[in-house]
Amino acid sequence: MANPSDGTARTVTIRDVAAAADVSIGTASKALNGRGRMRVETRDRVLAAAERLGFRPNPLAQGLLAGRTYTVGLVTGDSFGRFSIPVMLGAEDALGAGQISVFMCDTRDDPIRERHYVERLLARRVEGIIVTGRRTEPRPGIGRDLPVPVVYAMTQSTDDSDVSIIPDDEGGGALAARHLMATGRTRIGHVTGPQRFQAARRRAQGLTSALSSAGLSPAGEILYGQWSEEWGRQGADVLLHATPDVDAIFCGSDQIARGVAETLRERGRRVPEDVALVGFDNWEPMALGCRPPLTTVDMNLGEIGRLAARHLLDAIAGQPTTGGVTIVPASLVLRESTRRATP
Amino acid sequence: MANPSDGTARTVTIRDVAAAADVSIGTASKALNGRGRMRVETRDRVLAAAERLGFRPNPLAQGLLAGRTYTVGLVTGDSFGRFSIPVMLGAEDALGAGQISVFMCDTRDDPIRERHYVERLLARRVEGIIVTGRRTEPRPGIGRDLPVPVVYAMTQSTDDSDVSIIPDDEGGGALAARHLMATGRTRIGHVTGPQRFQAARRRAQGLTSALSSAGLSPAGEILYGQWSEEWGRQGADVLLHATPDVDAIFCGSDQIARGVAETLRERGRRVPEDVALVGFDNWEPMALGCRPPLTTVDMNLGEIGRLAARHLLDAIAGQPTTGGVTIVPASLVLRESTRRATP
DNA sequence: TTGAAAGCGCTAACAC
DNA sequence: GTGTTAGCGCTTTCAA
Repeated sequence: MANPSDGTARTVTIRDVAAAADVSIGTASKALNGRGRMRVETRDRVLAAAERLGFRPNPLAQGLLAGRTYTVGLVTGDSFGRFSIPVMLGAEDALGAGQISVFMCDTRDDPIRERHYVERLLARRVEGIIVTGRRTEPRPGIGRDLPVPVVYAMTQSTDDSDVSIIPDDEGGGALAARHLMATGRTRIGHVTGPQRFQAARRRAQGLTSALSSAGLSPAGEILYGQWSEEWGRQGADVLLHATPDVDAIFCGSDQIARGVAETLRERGRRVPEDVALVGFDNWEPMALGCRPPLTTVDMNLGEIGRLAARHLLDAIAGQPTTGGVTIVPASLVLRESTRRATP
Repeated sequence: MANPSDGTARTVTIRDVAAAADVSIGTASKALNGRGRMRVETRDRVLAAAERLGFRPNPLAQGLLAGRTYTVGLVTGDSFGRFSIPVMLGAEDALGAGQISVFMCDTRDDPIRERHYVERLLARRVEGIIVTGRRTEPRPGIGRDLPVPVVYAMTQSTDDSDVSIIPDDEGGGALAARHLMATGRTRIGHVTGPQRFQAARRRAQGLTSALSSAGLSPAGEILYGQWSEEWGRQGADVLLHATPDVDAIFCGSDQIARGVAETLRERGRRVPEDVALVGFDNWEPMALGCRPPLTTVDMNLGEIGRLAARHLLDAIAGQPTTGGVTIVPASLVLRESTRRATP
């Protein structure tokens, strides 16, 4: 279709179309863009020629003239990992619909590379930049007074006037707590990641607040540790020793929850009959591989990406997107690990 | 830096630089590109002006003239999943070094979307396209007689004349087998994914060939099933019943291996003392979370991506990249699950 | 209704 | 050494 007959791959220009339709270049342009007035016959002749030759307008030339590139940059420090991918998909969704293409760059969490990529993107005249990360921890922005709008997704700039879209860690924790209480649990423990992570602290905070609204408090200490299965196994042991009558455990991640589930099984506690279990992330391979499959908090990462993209599009369109942090609500995915306890 | 004083974000053109340095546009261009001969003083004056104004050449204009865009497209059907990501990183690595930027597109495994994205990439005048996938299964190509070179990475076109870079599933299977034999195992079972997957069949084939070279054959039937932990648990049960004296199990994926490991533990078989275990994928969260941590085959996906990118760059540069399939060797990552059995 | 010409930002000949 | 010119592919006046 691109080059019907011969093997040479020369690109078809509007000049070729005009020649084939026996009109001037200007007329061909108008015909192709439906602009201006002209005889239907002429327009059809041009369109037919374009079709026949497989003409595609060169967006570089169009952009050069329009002063636009219809591209944005997507910078990630997460090596396109588990968190940034859904965000990217959401963003691509929203952007692709608007005919905007996305340049991807992976910084490997290296500020030098990041700087380098941002330069490159600006040189390419992207119309905006989305920055995603592995953590919601505030991080230095990618630069002040950049000539294009920037949105931080699933990460947050230390500069409050920047636009950041982050998940609702606290709300997610509360969601888990309320669900566990609704299934009749009252002695709810918490095993989570390192305390230095904002995400861990906020999830714990959400749990604690929701419990305290019901006149409860967490069972035992909140156990901060690592984001690993190994820690889940250890943490569960610690919890079972300190608070043997625990009847539910909320975990800071699905990986931790898997570790916890293993220890529970080995200690003879049935899930969910004896102890209910809630994870965080809804990382399906983990949550579904768990025994039993894991009820878990979903951060709606795709929505974060879509929202980030929409903010960016608005900013590009000149809308006065007000800076600041937007929090996307989390939701709960119900599975076997919290089936209601038989009364 | 971009726009020093005022708030307006007007882009600085070479015209501005020339004016500021009080030279003609042509001279400014030469100075900036180190082309032609000129007084050092003039060159410095231009460079200083460019620096001061924060001039960045507009690559659209440059490309328009050069007839190049310095971009390639990356089309994935894997939703940027576990397999395509490392491939993409590898590709980005090789391309980024050459100042080529990457447009990413996710087709969600939908041919319509794929067609659409390919059109869009071609319209954008990418200089080449890399197609990645979730499976190595041959798939219809993205189009014949495209005006730019195409390379399939981690997937394969049904058209043998296309360039495809795939992992060495068979070699990986053989690697696992030889390693198990080297640690003294002789009754080696195999639990893997659905037989309709080429990857599953090839891994099994690799195992079988390597064993037979040593005068051995697999312990029991080769158990084809699903790519899930659940199946790993079941498969291990089946295997233990049919072949109780099995002393090693090679699994078609790390997820399956985790399931197998669980069943083994529950049946009182120690890993690796009684039964050694090898997985496939080196998917770290899975392999490291396993008890014990899993020895597993790594497909070197990053290398697949790098190689794909290099093929593409060669093709773009006009090198007669010969079509056909390139197989990237796998390697073995040693962990606890195959520590040598004490003699 | 159509065509001619200017210009988007840049580079490469070729004059001066 | 430096400036002038033409032109990459396209859109958009403005004249015919």
